[in-house]
Amino acid sequence: MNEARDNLGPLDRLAGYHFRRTSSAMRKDFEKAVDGLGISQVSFAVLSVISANPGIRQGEVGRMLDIQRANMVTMIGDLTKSELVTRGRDESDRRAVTLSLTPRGQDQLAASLARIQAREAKALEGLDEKQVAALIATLNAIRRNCENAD
Amino acid sequence: MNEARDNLGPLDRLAGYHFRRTSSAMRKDFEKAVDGLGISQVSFAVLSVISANPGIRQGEVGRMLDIQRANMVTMIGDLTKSELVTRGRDESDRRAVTLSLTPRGQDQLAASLARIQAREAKALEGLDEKQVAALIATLNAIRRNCENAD
DNA sequence: TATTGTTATACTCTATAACTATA
DNA sequence: TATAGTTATAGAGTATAACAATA
Repeated sequence: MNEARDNLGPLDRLAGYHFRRTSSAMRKDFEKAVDGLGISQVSFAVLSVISANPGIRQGEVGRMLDIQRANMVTMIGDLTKSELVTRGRDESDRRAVTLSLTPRGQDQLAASLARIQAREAKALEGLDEKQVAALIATLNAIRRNCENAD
Repeated sequence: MNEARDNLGPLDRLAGYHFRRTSSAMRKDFEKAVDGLGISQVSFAVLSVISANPGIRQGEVGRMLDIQRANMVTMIGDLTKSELVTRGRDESDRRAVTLSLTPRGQDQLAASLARIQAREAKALEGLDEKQVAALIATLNAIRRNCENAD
């Protein structure tokens, strides 16, 4: 009944390949989850970080999420136009832009979070809470290894 | 000594976020590994699949790797120009294009594979062979869950 | 001088629709 | 009518360089 598995060659033993495929599948899942809300994985991440750190500097958000300064500008511009985020000036360093969520931004974050969590529950079916935590810890360890390599 | 960890908000408990970051870090690692060889994660994957299945149809490669037909054309066109891949016609179905590696394609695959494996070993430091196999199995299970969701 | 944000731009990856030739 | 490949094109996402304001 089981079809013979595709022969991918050496690729099949490379973790990087499987990460790329799984990450892509989860991104498509994400897009289905938030369909119609006009939000992407990255803009959701930005909303989440601002929500947890009201008044955070724009550049700091970029550093936390590995988003280039130049790309932060467009992103925040869009989120401001959509009235999800408000910009301010840091009075102690007038170069810096500070960011906060609007009430609408908070609603948007909560609504999309609920949908995303529901989808993730299905994607992670078969793993208990402890295994998910362990998986995330492994992912973070691998990422650190990559980022610290020459 | 440890700095307080960044507060990402609810994002930090979403596996999809960590997959995106880890996958991106491994892609950057991949690019460093094959720097100068003119190969990408996807073109490497294509070479690997063709290597394991000489004479495979172009569309079949796309199905195995989730690459759109339209994008396969450009990809195979480039690999053919670089003399890594040769195209043939399937005589039993003259619509179909069959693919094989040139000797140079085989060399390219072997050379990049060695570099990629060396990098992966560092990225996966701390995990033994069994744990890596278990990780890959988990990634495949998650991907199947995503792909089978409505 | 160095840093924050900005503008402009380019490049890669991926997605879609319309076309052709074969089945 | 359906399938394999093709062409053209558009949209994300990301990367780089040059610049203005402020430190």
